[in-house]
Amino acid sequence: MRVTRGQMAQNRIRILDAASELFREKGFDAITVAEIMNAAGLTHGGFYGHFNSKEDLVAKTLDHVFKVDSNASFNLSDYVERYLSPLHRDNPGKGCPTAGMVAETRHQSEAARHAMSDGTRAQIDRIASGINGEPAERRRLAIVTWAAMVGTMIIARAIEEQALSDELLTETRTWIDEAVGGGVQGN
Amino acid sequence: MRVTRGQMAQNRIRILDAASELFREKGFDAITVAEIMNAAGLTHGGFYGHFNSKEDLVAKTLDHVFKVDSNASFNLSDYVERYLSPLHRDNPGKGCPTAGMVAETRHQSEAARHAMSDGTRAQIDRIASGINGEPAERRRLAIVTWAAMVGTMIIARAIEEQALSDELLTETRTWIDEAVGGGVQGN
DNA sequence: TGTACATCAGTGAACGCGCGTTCACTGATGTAC
DNA sequence: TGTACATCAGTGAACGCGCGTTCACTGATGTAC
Repeated sequence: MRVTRGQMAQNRIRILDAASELFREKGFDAITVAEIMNAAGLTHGGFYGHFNSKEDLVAKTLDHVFKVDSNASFNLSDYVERYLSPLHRDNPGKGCPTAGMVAETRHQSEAARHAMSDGTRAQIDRIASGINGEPAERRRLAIVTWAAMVGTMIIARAIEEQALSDELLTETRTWIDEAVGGGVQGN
Repeated sequence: MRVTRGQMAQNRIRILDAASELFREKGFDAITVAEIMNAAGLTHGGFYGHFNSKEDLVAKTLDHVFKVDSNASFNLSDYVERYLSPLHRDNPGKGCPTAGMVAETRHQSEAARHAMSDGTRAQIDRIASGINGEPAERRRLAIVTWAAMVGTMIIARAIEEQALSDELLTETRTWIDEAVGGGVQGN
């Protein structure tokens, strides 16, 4: 059942997309190589024609997801509003790769942690570009904003009490609006 | 080899303490029941005399660690300084249970997520108690501060590039000093 | 363009290992008298 | 207080299952002429 070169390249991307969603949703450990391959419409045996190991896939998936992510156009206010929403909290598989995978990345390979470094740096730059002021101030506020967004989302997803979870989203969003609202560019 | 009732109660606590440290350090999935029992000075077979399952242990460990945690006296500035330090970043096993375990808690039992709710609420109240101002403002600032601390620590631990990791710690700390410094009580 | 053959992407059974969990057993503790 | 027996905390071998990974095979693709 050999397949066209173009088809093979496409299959590789389908594997990465499937892995990306499943890893965000359930975590690296809970998701099986076979589950990823099935989600990509293939069988598990073919996996090792594309990747050296599951560990390798994790690193490649992080590279892939941050690459895709960096193409989107960016408006800070809109982004924060969508980010700190119950919809995003309740759909981690289609949501922010950082919120879904950072914590687990600590236990992954150097290549995976390197990809996370790149993703983090790019995201801080992107947020800083949406803020006015002195460069150092913009960068600091971007770091705190990003850390608060990610921290809020991770905590909001982990706790059982919905009222508290909702409150975290709302309060962090309100704070960012105030802290950064005056300095937002482009709208 | 039956053991004194007091000894058994003490063994249970040793299991919880060992689990608490190992889970924070390596995560729930990567740590084995046998590893926990060995760390507590016991053999794996005895585990089920203390807990119903590994899942049960996870929930009980979260209860336990937040109970222990709530006893410490509290000064916000000192706490933030210790929290956002390389020492804390590099020693998750002895560090903040939230930073070490929140993200994985999302995939755990309802009991575990309930314990995380309680820990989160207590922590927000504790931080709010260290801030001056209107109650609603204090609470909002406490939420953002806590989210930023946890988010910063989780990201700082996950990324490979040390300079960026260090920068995240420093910038978040500087920001908290400024945002909350004027409102700190008790020193 | 057509043909013959080599290549190799994908398949699915099988392997080996590690982990959570069970269970028969041991011997010290706790209790009844 | 002392004795006899029942209890049961802890031990370690064993079980069963699932997962990452391997491998012989298949049949369509790609290439050489």
